[in-house]
Amino acid sequence: MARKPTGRRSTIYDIATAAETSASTVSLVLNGSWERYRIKKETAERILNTAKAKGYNTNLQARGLRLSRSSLVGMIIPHYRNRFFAGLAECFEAEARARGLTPIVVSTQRDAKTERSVVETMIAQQVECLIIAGVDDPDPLNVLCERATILCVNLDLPGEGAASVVTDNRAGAIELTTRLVSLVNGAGGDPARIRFVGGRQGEFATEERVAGFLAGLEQAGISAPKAEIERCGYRPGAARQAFERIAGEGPFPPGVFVNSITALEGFTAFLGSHRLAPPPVIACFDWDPFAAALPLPVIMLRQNVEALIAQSFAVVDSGVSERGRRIVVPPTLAVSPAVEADGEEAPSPPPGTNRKARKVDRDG
Amino acid sequence: MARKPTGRRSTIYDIATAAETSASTVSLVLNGSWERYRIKKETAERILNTAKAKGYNTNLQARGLRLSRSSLVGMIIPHYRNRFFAGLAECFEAEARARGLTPIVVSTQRDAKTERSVVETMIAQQVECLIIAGVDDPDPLNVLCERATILCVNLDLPGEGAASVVTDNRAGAIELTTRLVSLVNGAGGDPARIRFVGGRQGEFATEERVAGFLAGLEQAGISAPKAEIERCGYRPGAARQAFERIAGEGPFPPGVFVNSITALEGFTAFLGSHRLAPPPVIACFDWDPFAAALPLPVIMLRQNVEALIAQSFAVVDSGVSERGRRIVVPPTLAVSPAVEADGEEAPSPPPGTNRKARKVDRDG
DNA sequence: GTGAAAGCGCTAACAT
DNA sequence: ATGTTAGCGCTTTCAC
Repeated sequence: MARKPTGRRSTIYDIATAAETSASTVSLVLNGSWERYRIKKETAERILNTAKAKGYNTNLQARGLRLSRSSLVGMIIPHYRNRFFAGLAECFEAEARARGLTPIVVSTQRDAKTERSVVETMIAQQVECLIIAGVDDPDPLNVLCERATILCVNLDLPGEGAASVVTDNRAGAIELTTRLVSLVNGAGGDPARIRFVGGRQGEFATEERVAGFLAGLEQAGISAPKAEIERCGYRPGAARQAFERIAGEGPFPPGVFVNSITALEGFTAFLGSHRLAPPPVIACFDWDPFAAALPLPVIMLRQNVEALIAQSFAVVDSGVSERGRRIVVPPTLAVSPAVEADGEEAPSPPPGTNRKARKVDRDG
Repeated sequence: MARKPTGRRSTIYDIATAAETSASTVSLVLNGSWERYRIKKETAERILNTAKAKGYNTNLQARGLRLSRSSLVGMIIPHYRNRFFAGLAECFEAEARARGLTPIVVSTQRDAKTERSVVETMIAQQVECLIIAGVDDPDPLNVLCERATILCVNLDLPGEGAASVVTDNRAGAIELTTRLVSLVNGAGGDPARIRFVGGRQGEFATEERVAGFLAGLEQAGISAPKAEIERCGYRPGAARQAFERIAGEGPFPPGVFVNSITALEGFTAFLGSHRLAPPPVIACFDWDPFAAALPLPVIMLRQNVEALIAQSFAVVDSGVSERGRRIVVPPTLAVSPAVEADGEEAPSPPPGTNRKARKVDRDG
């Protein structure tokens, strides 16, 4: 069959002509299965050479069409603007590449319409699986995937339409609260005055963390009224106002449980106009290197993005995503220099945690 | 032609059978060109309905193969861990979606081998164009794209193998330096003692900013010796050490030009162990909301990610990416509350800047 | 107005 | 040991 080259990209037919052999032989050789098909080493080398010379590059759309396997894997996340989601994206990509798959990550800005249309596009592009991260209501997306018979996993915010991988928000919050109480005690403050600021009313992660916070206080022999919980949302400005309000109520609390990095950002803004001496102890359920470097006593809980992604791929690999199944991953503690200087011991690793040492090459 | 359904996804043939018509008619209708082909409204509606009922979803791999147009557009970036690259990724996605294209963003961790293999994979996936952001040496990648006849644009770090879109580092640094000098003067400090910290020796952006810094000082009637420039790299720890060194040399400088957010992170870490009163004025060529909220006098230069992406798409749209062409985009100034409180006026918008008001929905 | 047919680049079963 | 062939799902020209 005579084919004239479209544009300039060479196909296996071009290679076949140039190497004086057939397209199927070229295909076999290029896919490494030429040994199995006992193709002469000489022929194989000739093909490999001309392919290299012509700068041949497989057309994965054609291969995908033929094999009904695109080698595309998708993930949606709300955005890249904090370390948690940025980390999820990078880990997902690394894991996908390690498997010879092409990762497609798309941010959806927490907009349900965008989420839906992005998922539809990904399905149309024939992704082999989809990880749905940080979506408030993943159910309709899970339905979309199911109808297209593609496996999906909910990450961070769970849903009932597929398996979900989530951080152990409650246990993490208990641990964080316990340490916060102990630091406040150590500084001579009254732990009963500790406050909780940040997060969204009714949101899974927030409510779990509130529950953990209250449980942690109770374990320390402190009972706190619900009124003390300030679920002011995720905007820094709102958090700042919450802190202003708290400051207006009397002496500032000796410790605060800050839910999310944006709420902590609100706290630093608040600090700009209020000189607090001594500064309160901050426990933040979230992590950011800039915040961690602050000259403030702050302990942070960092979600284990590597484990979260590994577990998500494990579900996909297993071939089934049982509706409603929950896989829980513990977060890990990070302590600021300001706390370490105060004599806080290094945190002991939570049992069963994946503690791969990861050299993070920080750059601009 | 009889076809048995693979898996469960319906094809135009399934729709055709169910709607008692032919695959070509279904295709015409589904692509909206049925008016042009004067297909009966009744037929069209019947097809549309059965397509919806069957949850039909176009196979874009097949369409791409047929049309030699994948509707995929690619971008590579070093990582998502700062606001600049995160912003680039999000803008690129938004712009791509607005054009009905599927964005593929992949992070390459500043590793030349990864960069190369990711670009090869993207070419194999038939991306229609590629934006290469933050790559030290884009030349070999430009060659790869050229051989595959796909348009590419270098972003942030320029190269000679294609057109490049870059921030106006030099003019930005001059502006930043001028303001820094004026703030230092206003605080009664000696501007001749201002220092430059951060960045990588020989890197395009760093050298441009150093040149702008020196030019800015000169314009203010100050001549600074080259020895004062501390290109300590992008790791926060190295920056911190640089600050320790500077502190050891005598009274701390009244102002510092900090190149990159990681260097600023090093500065905050340094601040934890050194009480400086009054604090030095900080001018940072980079932007981060957390840093901007710090109770410190800091002015920041934010790269205009929207304009950078818009210009990159403009090159792609034009159909040619002239080797070596440079398109320059001015950055914009951001001033911390601590500076505003000191009576600093609001920055005037640089002329010709794309100043779309963008409501940034910050969340966790 | 609608259908038949060819072919995008690739793979794999089946011939030779 | 290698070539022939039949599609994967889609678009579009041409025929009826």
